[in-house]
Amino acid sequence: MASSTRPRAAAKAPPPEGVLVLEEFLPYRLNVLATIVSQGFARLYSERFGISIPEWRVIAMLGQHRTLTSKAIGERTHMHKTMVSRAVTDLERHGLLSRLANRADKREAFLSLTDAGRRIYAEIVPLAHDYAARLTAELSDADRAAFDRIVSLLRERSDIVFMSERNDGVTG
Amino acid sequence: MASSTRPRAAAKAPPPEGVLVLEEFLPYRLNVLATIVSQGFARLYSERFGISIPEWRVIAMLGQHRTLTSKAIGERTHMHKTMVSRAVTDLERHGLLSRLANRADKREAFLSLTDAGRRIYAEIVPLAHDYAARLTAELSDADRAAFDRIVSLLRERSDIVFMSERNDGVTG
DNA sequence: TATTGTTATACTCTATAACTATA
DNA sequence: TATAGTTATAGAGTATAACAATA
Repeated sequence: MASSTRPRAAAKAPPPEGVLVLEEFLPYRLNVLATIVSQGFARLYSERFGISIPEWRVIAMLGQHRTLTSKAIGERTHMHKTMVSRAVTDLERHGLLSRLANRADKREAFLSLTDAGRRIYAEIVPLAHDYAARLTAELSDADRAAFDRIVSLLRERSDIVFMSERNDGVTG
Repeated sequence: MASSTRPRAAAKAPPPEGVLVLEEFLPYRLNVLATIVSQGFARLYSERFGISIPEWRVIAMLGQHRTLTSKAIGERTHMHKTMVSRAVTDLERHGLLSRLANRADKREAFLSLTDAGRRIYAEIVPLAHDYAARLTAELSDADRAAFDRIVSLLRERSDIVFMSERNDGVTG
């Protein structure tokens, strides 16, 4: 088929067989980018408001939805229930969150932000929008839309790939 | 310019002022995606070969470049020197890596994979290529190229945004 | 029996600080 | 004085298991 001298777009040469160029490997690239981006954002609120990433996620959920149970927060944020429990305890201790026992099912409680919690939320939200805007300032509208779409696709796809691995040993 | 009734692509309504939709927030989305993707890949090699993510990164670097110092590995992989040191020690203990002292500067050593290390590398590389291929199987070539380009852009941009924060308190 | 949530515990990755041995 | 690398230690974030209270 292709001769060994077929023209290439003068770009980079393909790596030799059996070699992986780590800097081009998707999981690695995503990991580095996500770490820098999310640590950069965490720095904006962690020192100023004394809250951790899990606490921020709980605040963000309750700012967005007003009232949720711990279980619902865990499901929506991919946080383990132990992390949610600890974050909720800490936020309550600092007066940013209040619990209201569900009288219809006393195992769970409805969580919501206190006034103090809402004030912090109201301060962080513009920081968040501004941070995302600065990060994507050099992207065209088309690029931004494409990136959102592709991240969503990869996110769905990663679940499928993840689960197909899980079943590798089971289907035999 | 635009009237308040300009047509919208029947997509989602914009969120109310002062609210952040966490599921649409870039740092959060990147974090969730990267965690799932890189854990999914780690699962492919960690149990089978008994190596951690930092160890894999060292192996990947030495598979790609044959010989590097610990410092060079740290710079290329964004790993802290303490992590590199520990990963190198473990890999050496398991016979996957060897050190050759630099006689011109005895503080450092040239690291390279042993035959056993190269065998593991040679087994993981196809797993890596296959994993990335499965993950991006549903993307068009154009999407794949766009995603690579945008990730690179965001990566550069994140350094700039990160550093501009660093200087916030200094320029006053 | 199953589910919500808590606590104890441990593991991974990361980071700081103090150190050594070189340069 | 500065640099390459090691070790001790601590801090996030995550996960497992055992448990209490409730359904």
